[in-house]
Amino acid sequence: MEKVRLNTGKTITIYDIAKEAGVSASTVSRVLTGSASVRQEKKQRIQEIIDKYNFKPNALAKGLSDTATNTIGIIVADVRNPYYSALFVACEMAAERAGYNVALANSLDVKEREKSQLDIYLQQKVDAIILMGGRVDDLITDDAYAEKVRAVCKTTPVIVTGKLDKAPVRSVVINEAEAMNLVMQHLIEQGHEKIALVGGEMKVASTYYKYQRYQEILKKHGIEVHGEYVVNGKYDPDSGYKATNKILDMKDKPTAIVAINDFAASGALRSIREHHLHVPEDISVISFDNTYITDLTVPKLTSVDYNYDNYGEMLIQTAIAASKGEKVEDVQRVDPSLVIRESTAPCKK
Amino acid sequence: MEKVRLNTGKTITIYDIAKEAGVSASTVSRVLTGSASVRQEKKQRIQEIIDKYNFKPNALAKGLSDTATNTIGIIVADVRNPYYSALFVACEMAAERAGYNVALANSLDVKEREKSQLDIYLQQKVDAIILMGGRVDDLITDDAYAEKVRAVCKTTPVIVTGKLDKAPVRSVVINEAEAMNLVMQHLIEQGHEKIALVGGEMKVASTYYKYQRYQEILKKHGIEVHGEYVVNGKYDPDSGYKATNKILDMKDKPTAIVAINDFAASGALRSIREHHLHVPEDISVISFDNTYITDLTVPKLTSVDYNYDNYGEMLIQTAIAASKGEKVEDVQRVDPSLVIRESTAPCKK
DNA sequence: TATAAAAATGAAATCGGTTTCAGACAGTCC
DNA sequence: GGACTGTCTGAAACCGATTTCATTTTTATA
Repeated sequence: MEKVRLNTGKTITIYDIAKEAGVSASTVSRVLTGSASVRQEKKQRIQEIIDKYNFKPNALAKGLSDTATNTIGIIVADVRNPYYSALFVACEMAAERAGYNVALANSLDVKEREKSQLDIYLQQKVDAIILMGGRVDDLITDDAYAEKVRAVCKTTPVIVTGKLDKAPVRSVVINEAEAMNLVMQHLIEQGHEKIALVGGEMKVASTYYKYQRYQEILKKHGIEVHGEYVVNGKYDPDSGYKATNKILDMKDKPTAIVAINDFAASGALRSIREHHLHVPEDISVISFDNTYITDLTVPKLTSVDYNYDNYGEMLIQTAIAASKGEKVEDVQRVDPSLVIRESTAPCKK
Repeated sequence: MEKVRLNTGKTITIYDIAKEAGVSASTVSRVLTGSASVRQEKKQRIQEIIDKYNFKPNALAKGLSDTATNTIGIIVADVRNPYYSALFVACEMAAERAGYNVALANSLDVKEREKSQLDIYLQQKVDAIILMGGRVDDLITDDAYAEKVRAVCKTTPVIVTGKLDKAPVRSVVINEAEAMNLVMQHLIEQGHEKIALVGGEMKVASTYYKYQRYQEILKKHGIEVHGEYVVNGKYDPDSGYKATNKILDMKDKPTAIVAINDFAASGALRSIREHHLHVPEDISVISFDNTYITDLTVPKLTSVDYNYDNYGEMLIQTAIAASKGEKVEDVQRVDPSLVIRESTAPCKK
C-alpha cells in the first residue's frame, strides 16, 4: 500500500496533485522532472492540475533528495561597493540564464564573518561558492584560514576572483597587467611621462600586479621611475584625496594620475580642484573599475572596464562546471578594456 | 529496530555522530537544538564529536522538518543603487543579530522578474519576504500583480517599503513628509524662497508625498508655488542634469534646488557648473538618501538620511514577527534626519 | 524500602520530493 | 498462441533532520 499523507497544511504538495490526477506521486515527479516517459494523456492531465494550482515543488525537499540545489553562494567584501554590486548582478543574470539561483553575503572584510558564511553555505548545500575579493589574499598568509577554505573545497567547489599561486582553489581573474597596459599606453600616447599612482595596498594581489606592470612599462619607455609618485592608501575617496594632496604639494608635479579605483579617483579630483588646477587641462586622471561613479564626477572619468557581464558569465559557468565535477582550468583570465571620457587629455608641454 | 542509514557519501550526518557516540539520532538532535534535556555526561560526549567533525546540520533537512528556514528573502529593484545596497546590508546585519539569514534578488524593475522571484522564494520556503521599491506602486494599479502578491501573502508574510493604502501587505515606510519638512525648513531658515524641485516621477509614492509636502510648506510660509520650478524626471544623474539645465535657462532662476536623490543631485551640480554658477554661493543644492555619493561630489552634498541601520532593523524585526504569526502594525514609519555638508548656504539677497 | 513523579532515551513517523525496482501491460516476432 | 521486448506505472526506500510517543531509568517522596 502506498503511504498515505495527510493533507493537514494548506501548502499543496506533489501528493495532492497525484491524488487529484488519480496517479502516484512518482508519476507526477516524472512529469515535473521529465526524467522518464509518461503516457501522453496522463502527462497532460497532470500538467493541467499543476498549472491550475501554480504548483511549484518544495526546493528544500528537492535539494534533499537531489543533492543539488541549483544555487551558487556568492561572498563579496561589500556589496555597497559598486564594483561588487556590478559583478554580483552580472552573476545573477548569468545564473538565471543557466537556470541557477544565487545567494549573496557580505564579509565586510571580516575574516570571521567570511568563515561563518562559508559554513552557512555548506549547510545550505549550495552547489558551488564564489569568493570575491574579501580575504582572498589571506589564503597565502593565514594558515588557519587557508585550512578552512581547503576543508570547504572538499565538499563544495570554491571559485575565487584574484589569483594566488598557492591558493587551494580555482580562480577567474582580471588580467591586471593588461589593465595597466591600457592605462599607461593611453597616457604615454598623449605625451605623459610624469605619471603618479594613487591608492591601493601592495598586499592586495590586484594592486600588486598593477604596480609591477606600471614599473615595467615606464622602464620599457625609458622613463625614470619616480618613487615619490607612488602613494599607496586605501580604496576610498578620502584616501585618494590625501594621497593626491601629497603629490600636488611636490615641486615637480606629475601631469597624470592613475587612481587605483574610481572612488580614489573622485578624491583625487577633489584635491586637484582645491589646488586650483584643472582636469584634464593641467592634469589627467584615470582609474580602474569603470563603475557608475565615472559618470557622476566632473569631469567624467576615463576608466578601465572589466566587462562585468562577461566576467560574471565566466564565474558562473566555472562554478557550475566545477559543481558537476567537470574539468575546469585552474586559472582563467578576463580581459579589460578602456573607456575614455573627459578626465584625460594630451599632456601640455 | 532503528533504521540503519548507510554511510555512503562523505558528508557526515547526524546518524554518523550518533553512531560514534553510541546513542540514537534523536539524542544528537536534542543536543543540537537544546530542545530537551540530555544527561550531562552524554551531552558532553556528543558535543565533543560534533566539534571534532565541525558538524553542521543540513539546512535543507532541518527546514523540511521544521517548516522554518530562518531565512528572509529580500527583493530590491537594483542593488547597484546605493540606496538599496545600504538598506540590504543593514538588513543583513539586523538578521544576523537575530540569528537569521537573508537572501537577495534584483527585480531590475521588471515585473515578470519580480513575480518569478516571489515564486522562487516560495519554493525555498523563506520565512518572510521583504519587497523594496521595485514595482510596489503597481500594487494599486496592476490587478494581476496585486493578485499575485495577495496569493503569496497567503503562505508567506510580505513586508513592503513604501506605503500604499490599498496594498494587501504590511509596510515599513519612510516618513516622506517629514523628510521634506527637514529639507524645506533648512532652506527657508537660510532665507531661500525660490526653491526648485528636480527629478522623480509623481506615480512613485515616495515622490508624490514629498511633492505634496513641498507645496504645503511653501503655502504655509506664504511663498507662491512656482509651477515651472518643478521639473520631474527619473532618478539618475542625467535626469538631474537635464532638469537643472531647464531650470537654469529660466530668467527668474531659483536660489536653491531640491533633488529627488543624490544621483539626480550630482547631475544638478554638473549643470550648475556648466552654467558658470557656484554651489553653494550662487545656488544651494540639497537631496535625499544620503548615500556615499554625497561624499564624492564637489562640493559634498547636504542630504536627508534615512538611518539605514534602524530602517533595516525595523524591516527585519517586522518580518520575523510576521513570520511567527505575531501581530504586526500594518504601517510603521521611520524618521529621517538631515546631514548638512557643503552644498547649502544662506541665500544671497 | 516501596512508590510515585520526573528525566532521559530510542524507535518510528514525518517533512516533500526523487529514484530504484519490479510488475503490469501492450506490441512484435516466429 | 507463446515468448520476448519495450513502455508505463506504483510501492517503497531514501535524502537528513525533528518530534511524538512509549518505555526505561533516575530521582524524590512517603
